[in-house]
Amino acid sequence: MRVTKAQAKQNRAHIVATAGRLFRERGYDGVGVADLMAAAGFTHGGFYKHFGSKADLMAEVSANGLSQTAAQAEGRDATEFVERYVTREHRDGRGDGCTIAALSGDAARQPGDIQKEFGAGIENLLAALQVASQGDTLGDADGRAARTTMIDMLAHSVGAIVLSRACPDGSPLADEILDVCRKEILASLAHGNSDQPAARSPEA
Amino acid sequence: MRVTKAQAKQNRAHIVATAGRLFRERGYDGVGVADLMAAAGFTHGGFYKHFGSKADLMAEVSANGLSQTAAQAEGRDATEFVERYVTREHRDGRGDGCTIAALSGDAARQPGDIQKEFGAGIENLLAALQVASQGDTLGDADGRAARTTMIDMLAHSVGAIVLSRACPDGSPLADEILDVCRKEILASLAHGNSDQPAARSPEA
DNA sequence: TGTACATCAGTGAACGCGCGTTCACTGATGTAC
DNA sequence: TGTACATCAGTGAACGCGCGTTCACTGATGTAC
Repeated sequence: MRVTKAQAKQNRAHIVATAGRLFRERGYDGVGVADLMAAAGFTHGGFYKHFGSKADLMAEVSANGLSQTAAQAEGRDATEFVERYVTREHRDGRGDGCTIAALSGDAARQPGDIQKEFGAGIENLLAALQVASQGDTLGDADGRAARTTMIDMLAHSVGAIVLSRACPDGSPLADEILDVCRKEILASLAHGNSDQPAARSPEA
Repeated sequence: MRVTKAQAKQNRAHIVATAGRLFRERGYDGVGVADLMAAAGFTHGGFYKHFGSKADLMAEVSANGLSQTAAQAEGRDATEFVERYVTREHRDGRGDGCTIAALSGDAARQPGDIQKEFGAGIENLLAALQVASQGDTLGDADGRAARTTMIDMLAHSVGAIVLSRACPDGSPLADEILDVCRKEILASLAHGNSDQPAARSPEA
């Protein structure tokens, strides 16, 4: 039952994509090797022809999911990002949503290689957002103000999704969190990146 | 080896406290019944003399941890809360830290009873923060503006901790996220709860 | 206040089960001539 | 372009292991008289 090299490569990519969706939905520990291979349409034994271990796959899937989020942010400024990110659709669509929002809690307990992927993925996302939003910060030569704005906006948006998801499905509080935060984040972007526009020196 | 009723009650509370710390550190799935009983100083068999199942314990521990966070917030206004919450000490002390920041990601994938505990726990925390901060919002009869401020501040703070924890231990980015967010959250609290002070009608 | 018995918190072996991983095997693909 | 053989993606049974849970047992506590 050998398969074309091109087909094998495609199958591998399909396994990675399927694992990404399942990990985001159920967490790293919530998906077994047999589960995800079956979801991808294979039997479990073939897994180790593609990956050294489940841990290896977890790192690769994390990197893949994070780069997807960064790619989707390209060309969107911060306001557009928030308008798509802090929504019921994103909250309720874990599998197709942001890897940071879905797996940051898990990543914090994983080995260092996964945390490195998250650190790099967050930096890439910040860079993409900064490029798309640079028109707003022309007065800032080194882009430090823009970076500060993006870090704050991202943490704020991730917090809104994470907090909303922890509430019961369909509860008023879950929706209220999203509505309040989206409005406040957008307001703070429109208002400027800080209420202390002259503050240039980073603390520490 | 029977034990005093008072001793048994105390042992039960000790198991709940130990499980809380371990769950916050390693996640619900990262701690086994045998693990946590051993950590509490018992053998695993006795677990079912106290709890119906691991799922039951998870719900009880969640409620317990959430009410601790709310209790710790009592008497502190939002600014004091943020100054203690968005810190390296909190980020690096998962076991003794906030259950929302440590387990929201896990809670989102757990059965409804745990999400109900989170919803109720978040409401209690918001109420405690609103009471302590009510001096700031005397102009608002029904406290809606204060509630909005607290929801936004909490999501923002949780997001900062969660995002920082996902980065490699000791990485500059992890600290930068915390420093940027703490400064911005405090600034937004000092500035007012929204840059649209006349906006009274909630969207939807 | 004593005595006899029932209760039950805690022990530690054992249970079935699902996990990550390994392995012998298959058979179409890729390669050497 | 054909032919013979090596390669290896995919299969499915099997592995050891740790999980949540159960159980017979212990012996001090709690209770009935």
